[in-house]
Amino acid sequence: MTAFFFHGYALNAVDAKNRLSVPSGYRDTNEKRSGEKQLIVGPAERAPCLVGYDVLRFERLQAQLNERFAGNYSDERDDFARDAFGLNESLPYDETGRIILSPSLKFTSGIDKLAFFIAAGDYFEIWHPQRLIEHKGATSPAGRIVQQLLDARK
Amino acid sequence: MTAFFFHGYALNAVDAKNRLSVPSGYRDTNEKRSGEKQLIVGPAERAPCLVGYDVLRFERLQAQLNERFAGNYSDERDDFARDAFGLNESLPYDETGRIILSPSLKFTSGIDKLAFFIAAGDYFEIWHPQRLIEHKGATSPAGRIVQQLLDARK
DNA sequence: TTGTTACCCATCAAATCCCATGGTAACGCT
DNA sequence: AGCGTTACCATGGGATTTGATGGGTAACAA
Repeated sequence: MTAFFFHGYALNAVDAKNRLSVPSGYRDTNEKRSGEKQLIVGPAERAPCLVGYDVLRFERLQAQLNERFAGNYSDERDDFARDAFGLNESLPYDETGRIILSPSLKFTSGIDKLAFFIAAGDYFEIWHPQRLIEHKGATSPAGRIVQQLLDARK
Repeated sequence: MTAFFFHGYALNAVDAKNRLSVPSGYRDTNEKRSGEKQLIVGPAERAPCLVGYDVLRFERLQAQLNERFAGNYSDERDDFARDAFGLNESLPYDETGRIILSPSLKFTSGIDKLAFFIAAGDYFEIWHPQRLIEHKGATSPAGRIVQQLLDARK
């Protein structure tokens, strides 16, 4: 089968009910990849943002677990499994394509009123716009885009 | 077929009758995995918390026993079987999704008023919140989440 | 009897659904 | 190219449903 990749970016608003529209293109990609109207979202490991995947992520994680630890249980394996499955949330989106950000996701990402989506093929990141600029630099490719989108919102 | 995994986390209260709501998502996963409205819960081997599984756990344990000891009885096999089947309790949950924690489970886990659920794919852990922070560290991924949820409860 | 377990019902807040609006990009006709 | 129409998407608000939790009481067992 053909592989489908997340691509593009978007700056969307988080409303008073913590709802956030997932970019339409991402939803298409997601549904082609997994057939599900839900995403897996959790804290990123190496950056202060969130990461989103299709639901097949859990199966890939399970495969990683088997490959890395085989049937041998240990504290290390426990920690890996806990972080992998425990910290990632399964977020279904409604007909209008919105997910609800839990307090934890908002807290760990710093996201409050605006969320910047940027794709990366197999997954995509969700950033607090200002934080991306601080983290990646205002002159980085992503930083420029964010700044530009922020300016466009007056 | 698709595999179903436990995922996500929750901080729930234990009431005066020792009742504890199993997170809705875990119940869904459990029922998809086993078709039963009950869980297997017992002390964790490597951490001071509880572990929960779907009821198929007993069958998997039996398979492990057969594979590992192949019908040869020994002290080692007895110990394994005793721990596996003896220490785990089968806990049915009611229509509102609550299990009742036995005194043993409360004692070995230290859980009293609050219980923190965190998933790990094939199983999930249930912790005394403060104990998780002490055991895993306040800055560990899970530790942060717990602290945050505790703070959110005023 | 005394404490536990199993139902039942009540409540509050959070999550979900449904409908509505405004903006904009795509399209097609002249 | 210019213009208007259409379609889709992000977003807001209200109403409904679901989930977590507390409390009462009858059935049961030690």
